[in-house]
Amino acid sequence: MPCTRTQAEPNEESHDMDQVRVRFAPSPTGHLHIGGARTAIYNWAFARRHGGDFILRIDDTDPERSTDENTQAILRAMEWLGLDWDEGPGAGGDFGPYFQTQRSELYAQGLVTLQANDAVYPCFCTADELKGRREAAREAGGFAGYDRRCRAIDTEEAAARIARGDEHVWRLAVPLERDDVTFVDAIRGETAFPIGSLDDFILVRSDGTPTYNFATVVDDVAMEISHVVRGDDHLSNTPRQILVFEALGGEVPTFAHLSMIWGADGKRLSKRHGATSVEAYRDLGYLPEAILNYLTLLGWSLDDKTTMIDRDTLVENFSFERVSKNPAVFDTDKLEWMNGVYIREMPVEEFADRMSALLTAQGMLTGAEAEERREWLLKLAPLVSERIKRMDEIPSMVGFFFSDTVEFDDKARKKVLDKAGAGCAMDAVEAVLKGLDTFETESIEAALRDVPEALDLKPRIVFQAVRVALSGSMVSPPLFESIDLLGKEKTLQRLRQARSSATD
RNA sequence: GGCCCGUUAGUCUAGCGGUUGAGGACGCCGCCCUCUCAAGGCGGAGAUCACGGGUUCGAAUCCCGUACGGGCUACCA
Repeated sequence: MPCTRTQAEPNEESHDMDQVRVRFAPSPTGHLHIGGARTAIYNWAFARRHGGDFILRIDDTDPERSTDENTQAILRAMEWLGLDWDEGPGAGGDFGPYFQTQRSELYAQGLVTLQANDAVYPCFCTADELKGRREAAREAGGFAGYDRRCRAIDTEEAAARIARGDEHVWRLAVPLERDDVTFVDAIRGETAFPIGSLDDFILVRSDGTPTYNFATVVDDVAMEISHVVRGDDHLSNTPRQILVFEALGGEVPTFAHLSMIWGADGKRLSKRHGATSVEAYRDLGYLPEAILNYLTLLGWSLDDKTTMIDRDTLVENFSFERVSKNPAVFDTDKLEWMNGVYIREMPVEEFADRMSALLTAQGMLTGAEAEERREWLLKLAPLVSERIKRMDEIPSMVGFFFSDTVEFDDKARKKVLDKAGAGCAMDAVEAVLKGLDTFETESIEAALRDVPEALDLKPRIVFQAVRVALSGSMVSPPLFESIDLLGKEKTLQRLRQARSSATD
């Protein structure tokens, strides 16, 4: 006899995979958050994997904090990450509008449906009363949700009070006789909530606007969402929402709850942890490919080895089965390393373009110069790309090529220019370079290699002195290449200039 | 308080009952390369698989409990 399966397995097949429709529904009360971005990536990847639709819906029901500027920023960040949506702002679609503030009619209709189904009742309790009773209940131990007092008011009286203009909200009448609410989460497996632990929560506020748990379900039904993929801060909301789905007569989608992303201190990622928005990382010089790669693998794995993964491989392989259940700490060090890998892999032409754009934006180069010096920039590009982890490191690394004067940092002056032999080294190097006819990396190197021995100095002493003379710093791109790129005239001039403040 | 979720090295993870004296990656340490810094190569330290019971010939893997962390319990989302 085959063994009996006692517990349901996480199962993505409970809905027809040909009709996958998922949505990412950010609230435009801020920019696209790192955690939100990961949720968006998983939604997107799942839709693409199954040839489904990826819908972007803007949950702008909080009028106080929602702004159009935030909405635009979120759209920009999504595009920057390469997460294209099939329906939503700018994309259209048959299930719009895609802003919740434009869907109030749907919510009103939803309420009518629930009223017709006897699934809701008006509640006239005031916030103060509720607070008092809630606290008392909690102190007594046990259930501390709404005590369902207004559920006892008969329909006629309720209607009279409403007609009279009494302020009221609409609450869901939780079917007390129902079995426990269970569902198979695609990531966590079977999850059960005792029906008695669910209170008659508010669906419609006294001002007539829907609460999150109501609006979301109305929209998910109307938009025919097949899979709800979201953060696990919504796991406890799920049984409530399932009740609303049922009351509405809608089909309950499959749920997949992602764990949270934490800061290094094990607390929920927030402003205190530094940059938390996707655009902030963009401005810090991170590449979209790196962010996508890092976030993809922060909570999902392809196998036991893969750390570098591209968009296509993600789409070909994504599944909820391999999404991890536990929270993940956002590790900036690893992201930075990964960004460096992508920078190094970038074709030189592309890197040169991005570098030009950056330098132009910084005012170190004009657009015209960038074009004229294209060849020169192409030579510089690989020297820089190999040494940085973030694009924003570029200006400080190559600044000395573009300035007229060299600023020596204190450490370089003390540890190099003031060292015995530095002056002689510069004299000798100047003399050798002055006599060079072909001023190219190879010839420069060939000529300078002999200098240390001739002066009976260590190579390090000689070359560091030159480096500081040219760049002002103890760290720079490779010396011979830098001399080549700087050009003969500037090189000689800087050597002479540095010579005056050096020790013999 | 109640309900729910989670727990493999500092971090992200692999592992879905025996081939694991727990694999990979970041970070860390050392060596090599070397004009600096990187990059690269090689090597190393680091995990009593939260803890305690059980099931089993055998458990990181299944079950129960405890601890710790998190979420929900709002006329926020």
